[in-house]
Amino acid sequence: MKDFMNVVRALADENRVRAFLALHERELCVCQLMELLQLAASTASKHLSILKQAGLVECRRDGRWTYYRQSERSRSPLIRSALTWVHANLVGTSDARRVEKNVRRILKMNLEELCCRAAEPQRGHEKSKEPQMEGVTS
Amino acid sequence: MKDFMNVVRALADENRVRAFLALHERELCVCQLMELLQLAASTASKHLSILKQAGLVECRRDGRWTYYRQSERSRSPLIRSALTWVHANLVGTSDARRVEKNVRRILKMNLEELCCRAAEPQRGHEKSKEPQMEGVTS
DNA sequence: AACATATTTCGTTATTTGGCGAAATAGCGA
DNA sequence: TCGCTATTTCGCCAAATAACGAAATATGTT
Repeated sequence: MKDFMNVVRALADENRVRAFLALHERELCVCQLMELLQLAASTASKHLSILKQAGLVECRRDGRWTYYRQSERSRSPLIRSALTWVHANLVGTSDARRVEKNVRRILKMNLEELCCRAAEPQRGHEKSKEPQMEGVTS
Repeated sequence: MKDFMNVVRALADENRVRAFLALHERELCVCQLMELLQLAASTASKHLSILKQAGLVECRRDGRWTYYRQSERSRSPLIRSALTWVHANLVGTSDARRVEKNVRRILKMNLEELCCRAAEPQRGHEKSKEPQMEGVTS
C-alpha cells in the first residue's frame, strides 16, 4: 500500500504528469524540464525527486547535467503497471501531444543556451559569444 | 487529462483507497464506511463524493441509507483501467486483507445499531424515548 | 403533522503541498 | 586552486486539502 500510495501521489500533480510524459522514450535534463514546465529550478527538481522517489523515473548524472528518464519496465510490477496505465490513458490525448510538441521544440534548442537562459539571458558557455541560431538560418 | 487527474487525485488519499477497496464486489452505506475508516460522517461523505466525482464509485439511495459501490467496469476505458490497475496492485496485500477483515466484521453488525452508535452509544433505534444520561447525570 | 435519523453541505481549522529565491552541493574547465 | 554553472536542499509563504461540528436536507415512522 505504501509503495502504491507513493506512486499515486507522485502522479497527483499535473506538472509531474507532464514531466513524466515528456520522459517517455527519451531523457531530459532538469534545465529542459524547467523550460517545459515553466517552473523555477528548485521546483522542477523537487517534482523530479518525487517521481524518482516513487520509482517512476530514474536519473543519471552526466557532467553538470542530471538526465531523467522513465524507469525500466522491469523495475517492479507496480511500476510496470503504472507506466502501462498512464500511457494507455494519456498517450495520444491532446495534452500529451502538446507536451510532445513542446519537447521537440526544446530538443531543437542549444542545451548550453537553454540552461543559462534563466540566469543570464545572453551567452552560452564555451564557444559562442553570440548564440548561433540553429534552425533559423538568417 | 482532466478526467485522468480527477481519478488519480481521488486515489491519492489512503482513506479513499481503503473505502474503494471495501466497495469491491459489495455495497456499503456511509455509516458502515464511517465505522471502517473511523471518521466523522461529514468526512466520510466527502471522501465518497470525491470518489464518485471521479467516477470510481456509484451510489443508490435506499430509504435513509445511501449505498456506495465500485462503478460498473463498462463505465469508461479510464475507469475500467483504473479499477483493474488498483486491483492488480492491492488485492491480496496485507492492507487489503485488513480492510476485508474489517468489512466482514462490520457486515456482521446490526445496521441500525451501527448507525446510531456515533450519536447514542447505548442502544438501538426504535425503542428509546429518553436519551438516558450518557456518562453525565444532570 | 411532528419526529427520528442518515446523509450532505457549510464554515472553520490544522496539515499538507506547490511554488519561489537563497544558499549549499557537485562537477567541469582553466 | 578558482571560477562557473547545473542541481539540490532549505526556509518561507500561499494555495489546496483533510478533518471536524453544526446546520440543512431527505426520507422513513408515528
